[in-house]
Amino acid sequence: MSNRNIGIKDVAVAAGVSATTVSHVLNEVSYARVSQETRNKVRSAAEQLGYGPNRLAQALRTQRTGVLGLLSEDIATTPHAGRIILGADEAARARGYNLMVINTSGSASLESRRADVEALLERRVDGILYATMYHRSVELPPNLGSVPSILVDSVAADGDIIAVIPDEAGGARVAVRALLEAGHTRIGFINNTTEVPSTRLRLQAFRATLTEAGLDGDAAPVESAASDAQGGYEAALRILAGEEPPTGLFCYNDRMAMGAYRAAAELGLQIPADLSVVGFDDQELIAANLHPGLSTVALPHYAMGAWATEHLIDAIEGKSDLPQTAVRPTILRCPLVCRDSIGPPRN
Amino acid sequence: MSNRNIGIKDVAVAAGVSATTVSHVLNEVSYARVSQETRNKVRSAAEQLGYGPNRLAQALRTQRTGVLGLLSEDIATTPHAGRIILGADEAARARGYNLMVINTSGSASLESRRADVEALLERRVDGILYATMYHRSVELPPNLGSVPSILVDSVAADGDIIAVIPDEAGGARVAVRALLEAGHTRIGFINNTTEVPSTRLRLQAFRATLTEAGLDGDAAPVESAASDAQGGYEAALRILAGEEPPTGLFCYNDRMAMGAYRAAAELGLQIPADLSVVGFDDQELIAANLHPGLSTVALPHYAMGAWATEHLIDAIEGKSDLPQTAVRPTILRCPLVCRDSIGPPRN
DNA sequence: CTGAAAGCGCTAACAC
DNA sequence: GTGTTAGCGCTTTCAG
Repeated sequence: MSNRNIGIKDVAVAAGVSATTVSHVLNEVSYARVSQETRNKVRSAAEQLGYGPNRLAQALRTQRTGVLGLLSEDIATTPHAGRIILGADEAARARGYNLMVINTSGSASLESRRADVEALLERRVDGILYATMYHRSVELPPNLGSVPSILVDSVAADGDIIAVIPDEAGGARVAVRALLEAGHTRIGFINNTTEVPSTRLRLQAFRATLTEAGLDGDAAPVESAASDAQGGYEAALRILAGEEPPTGLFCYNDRMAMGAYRAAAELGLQIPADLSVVGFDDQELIAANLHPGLSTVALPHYAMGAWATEHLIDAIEGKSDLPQTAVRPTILRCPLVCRDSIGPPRN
Repeated sequence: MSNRNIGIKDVAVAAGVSATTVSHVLNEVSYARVSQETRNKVRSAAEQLGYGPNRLAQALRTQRTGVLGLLSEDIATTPHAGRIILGADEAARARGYNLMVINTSGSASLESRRADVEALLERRVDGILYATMYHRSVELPPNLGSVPSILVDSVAADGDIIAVIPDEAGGARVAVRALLEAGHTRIGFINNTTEVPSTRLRLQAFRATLTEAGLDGDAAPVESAASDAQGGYEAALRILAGEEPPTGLFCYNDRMAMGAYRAAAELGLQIPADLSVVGFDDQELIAANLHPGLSTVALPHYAMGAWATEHLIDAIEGKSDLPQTAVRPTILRCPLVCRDSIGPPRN
């Protein structure tokens, strides 16, 4: 158990060497030539005393804190933040970094978000991750630029800060293909009504995938509503009302899929026997607890957090150029998580 | 926008005073007597140059970082972590502190968790919050003791570290009372099977509340199963199978309640007309998206995070004695969140 | 009312 | 091979 009162000096005294030597040995400084014997003495003295480095003092001296700031919007509203933090934390720690987390409100003024960044800068973080809880475009506080920064799950409204986002179109394709491969030819899409990238991108990919499969993508039924269970329920009722209703349903998200389940139940439709359903988001709380389990496309929050952290550290350590990568946001795969809501269409 | 290259010295030069005076003015040191005129000069010079303090250097000098370590178990598995972090972050920032967050695995070895604490200690955090994702007893890494610490949502297996936990019994009472007040007299409980405090405490409170209301608490039907939707479904089918099935159902958590909804639907029971249901946890993703909305008891994660932070800072700043408060864990209220799953029993 | 000097714990030139 | 010295940016006696 490391003793907070032991410094490099105490170790030096105990080992009968100078502080410099202790520093050299403990940090395995490449150019330092210290005899093996001395090294052993130093190490065992450090061990004995329970020495732990004072990262603060190191940071002050080296101008490197080994701390990454994570500004996370609305950290408590979705389970997504947790996955981003986990991905970032694991990637950071693998390289000796730690995370300083600050919650910020997506709806907060630019000024208040500027102050959040400021707090991080005063702590002399080596870089900043700015994470949003859904894929969108953000207006960034100007002081974000004073240190290497990466956007997670969003792109900058202006300018060219490096960013990592989910492959919305790819995710939608995977979802629709799963339905196609199960044999469905009448496939509908229940979409969100709000103006966010995913609304448009998923719809486009939905139609394109059908068309590529030889179906009429443009004619495929689409119903939009609020992106919760109630909206999904209403949209599903509408889309299933026709003469030849779809046998496969792609839903904008898992909450809407949850509503679609209810609509199906009311209409006497069994899932997946009479109706196959695919969701989006992989909100496990919903997807795994619906009956039957909802097959859905996962958003790569963990991967985005890890990717951003990896690359941020590379930039900090001069292993890569941030601007270079910044031209286009990096797009991460959205894999399909198979549960039990997809089956072949009836006859 | 604060300039990272400006130090107290630069401000001093610009204002034509010494660094000491700048420090005195900017920190509003009580015993410092500086003329108003000088103060103004200093402040405007600081403003002009975009000076921001180097918290690292301050910390090294004052032996106070103003950083709290938050060791959160399994941060990504539940949405609970987000609420704890939010509560902690807001409480911390209100007092000038920031959070360094590290994820740790609840199932990880004591040694690996000791290393997590060690990382925090090397950063010289002023105190540590150790948070678990469900109310339980934890074996703590011994080095946690080297700095003021508080447990969030758990109690120490041994020893007397201060802790804050939810009022499980109170929450259960509130839930059962809601059913009672709606007029139900046949009330059942769907419980979890695992050996955690909440399993026992909620059951006890369930029976006690019924008995206090003049019913036979000991005879009230209880069925246990795995704490997910499938378990809730099975337990609900069993509990509703009898001659005179309950008209009100208290469920161990929202996921089990979700299963109970399915069981009710299969049995042709309308909620709340034929069956009233109350959950526990207030997992909004489920509770708000079920139909009808699930009335449920909320766990005070935000409040626990805030409370712990408040008190940790008090202890750090010497405003209270941690040991003193440590005798018994502090218990925070679990309020009922009313939605639409409770109604009067039929006739 | 204001400033000079020392030092928090560490690292990096440079000297020996 | 190892030690001396200076200094990262700040606060805090202590003198004036």
